[in-house]
Amino acid sequence: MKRVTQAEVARIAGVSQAMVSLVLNGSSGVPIAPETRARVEQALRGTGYTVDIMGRRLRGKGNNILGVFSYESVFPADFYRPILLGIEAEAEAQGYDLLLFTSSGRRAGRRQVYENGTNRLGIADGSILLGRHNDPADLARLVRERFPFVFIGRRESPAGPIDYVGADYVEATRQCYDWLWRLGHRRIALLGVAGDHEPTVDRRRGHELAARRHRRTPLVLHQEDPAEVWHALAAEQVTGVLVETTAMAEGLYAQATAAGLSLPGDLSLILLGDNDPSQGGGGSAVDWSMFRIPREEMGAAAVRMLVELLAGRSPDSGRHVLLPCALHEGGTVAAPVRR
Amino acid sequence: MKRVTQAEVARIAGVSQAMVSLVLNGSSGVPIAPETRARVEQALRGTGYTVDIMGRRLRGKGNNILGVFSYESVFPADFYRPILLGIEAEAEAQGYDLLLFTSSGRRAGRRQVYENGTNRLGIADGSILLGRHNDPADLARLVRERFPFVFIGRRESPAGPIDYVGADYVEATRQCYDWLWRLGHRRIALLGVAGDHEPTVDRRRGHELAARRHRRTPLVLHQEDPAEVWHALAAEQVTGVLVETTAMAEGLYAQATAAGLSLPGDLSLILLGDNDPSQGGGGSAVDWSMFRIPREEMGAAAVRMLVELLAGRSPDSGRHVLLPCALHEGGTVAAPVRR
DNA sequence: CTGAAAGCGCTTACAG
DNA sequence: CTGAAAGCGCTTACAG
Repeated sequence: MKRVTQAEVARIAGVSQAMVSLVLNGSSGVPIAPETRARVEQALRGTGYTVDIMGRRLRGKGNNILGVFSYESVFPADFYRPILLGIEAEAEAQGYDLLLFTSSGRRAGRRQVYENGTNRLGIADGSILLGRHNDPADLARLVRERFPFVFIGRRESPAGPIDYVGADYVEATRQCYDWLWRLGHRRIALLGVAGDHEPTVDRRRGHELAARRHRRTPLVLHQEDPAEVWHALAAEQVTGVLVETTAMAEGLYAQATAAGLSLPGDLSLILLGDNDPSQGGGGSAVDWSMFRIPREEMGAAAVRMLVELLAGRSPDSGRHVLLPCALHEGGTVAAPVRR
Repeated sequence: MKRVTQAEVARIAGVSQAMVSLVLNGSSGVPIAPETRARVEQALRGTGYTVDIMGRRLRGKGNNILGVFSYESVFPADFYRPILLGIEAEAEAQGYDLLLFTSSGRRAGRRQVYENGTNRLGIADGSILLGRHNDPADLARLVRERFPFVFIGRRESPAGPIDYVGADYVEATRQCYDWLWRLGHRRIALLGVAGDHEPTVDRRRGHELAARRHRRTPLVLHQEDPAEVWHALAAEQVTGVLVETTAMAEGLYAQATAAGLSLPGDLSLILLGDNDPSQGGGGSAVDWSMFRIPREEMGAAAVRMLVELLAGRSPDSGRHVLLPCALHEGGTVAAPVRR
């Protein structure tokens, strides 16, 4: 399974190895005798030569490969599929191949960019990173090494600015609050997960901004137990609730049904993003009122940003793009009941 | 964008570049003075050095990259997703990265392996190919060049044997015929597409083998128009039909409904494989009796075959694996009506 | 125990 | 128009 090298081709064509490289890379402005070119091309075809990207890249040239690294497996979840679709389409349009880093060293069951101190992403010209669970140390190191990459989803790192393409959760959440407000809701709560992951923080921030604008104190619930949530909402006389995850929405729905109440008759509910992997595969039976995350566009935009980065067309680093989320009417929102 | 090199580290530590490499790769059996090692390690930490994978890989052979080439876009269709899932999982298990050839030169809207006469797949150690529409010339050339690859789906080439992992359509179709036979059907037909694509040929062959074993003349229909098909089945007094594509099955179903007849009351129907991209996304409303194509296992098996091929553990080429398809009971099969 | 050197495959000035 | 040479960052025998 010996690899054919330029030297081998050169020997066959009766020219120097450098000549083969010249023929391959053509447009260096150097004129080549047609007769020589023909001989080389024939040898090229005859041997089935292909460049060794390692050699080429070592020399300092790109290989038109974009890496795709994710902290989780990308194929199973419906969550990632639209993103990959966007990435693939745009990569094809831009003439890049895609290298999926599937082997990258796992530590404690999670993938790592760095394996024994080496950055595996270096094979590609640059990389797109995604995955909700990332490793801050990994990111910090990538930033320090100035490796060109773009994150899908807003990400901050103390090590420096990170280029990313995200969805504007702040604005989308704000719009959802306003939506409820317009319908007459005055007791609105956010039901979200704990922690300080960016997507969570953004939803909290959107909720807070909207609440303050309407001169309300933001009401945020973190309870995991649907029954507890239910009681808390009742205690606060909440009529409209913004819910971060599909699982939470479903728990609430079940509680309502058990209590003999209905959505949106007794409670309006807006899901903050079609953020659950089970969605799209025909998961939930409920037609949630919600906003949609523009996954495909995010993938495509990330590729474009990365390509620009590689071309050196973007002077400063720290480029951020936040794409808007479209509201989906759904069937879990209505005017509040008069009590 | 300046990268720290071993030479740089060596300069700082006051040793030779080779010494740095030795410290990094430790276990070469070469003893190193503790004091020297300490100095190097300090310089290593101080600079934040990481190995350049290009240099390292260039020294050895192979880059632990498996290519994945498909003649169509792979992400959108549900048809490919399980295959990719299997490929990804197995590649991860085997410690390989995946290179998706998305940029590969299009000709007449279809992807090509060869671009200006060079095999783009050569970047990877070996490749997995998939896609229903392939280019025979591409394949022949790959075989001639002895490029290591494995096809997903049975493929034959006049240029020589092709390694593949497929599904055993012959056997599965045979079992479907026998299934109908056991229920009492004696007039059984195959409704398939024209052409000599391997999957089609295999279904025809399975049907023929089963028919001959039961001493029946195989009855094969190719009509595209559902109405025509319907008439042909009636004319031949067919009570059980094996159908190659979901579209055909749906056409037939519509015809039956229009004629006031029902499946499986008046006609038993078995779909030969969940072969339609729309399946799985909640496409068809009918619960077809059919066999299932083991896509995920095919992907994983292909990776294993390719890795073995690369390791030189498989002496002869022309390895074939045909995985069994599981029958799905469904609701479109019953004993024939007595006339 | 450590350094100097070769060479992996490639691109690109630099001489002819 | 073409060849010889340098050098990208690394590992690994080979001398000291």
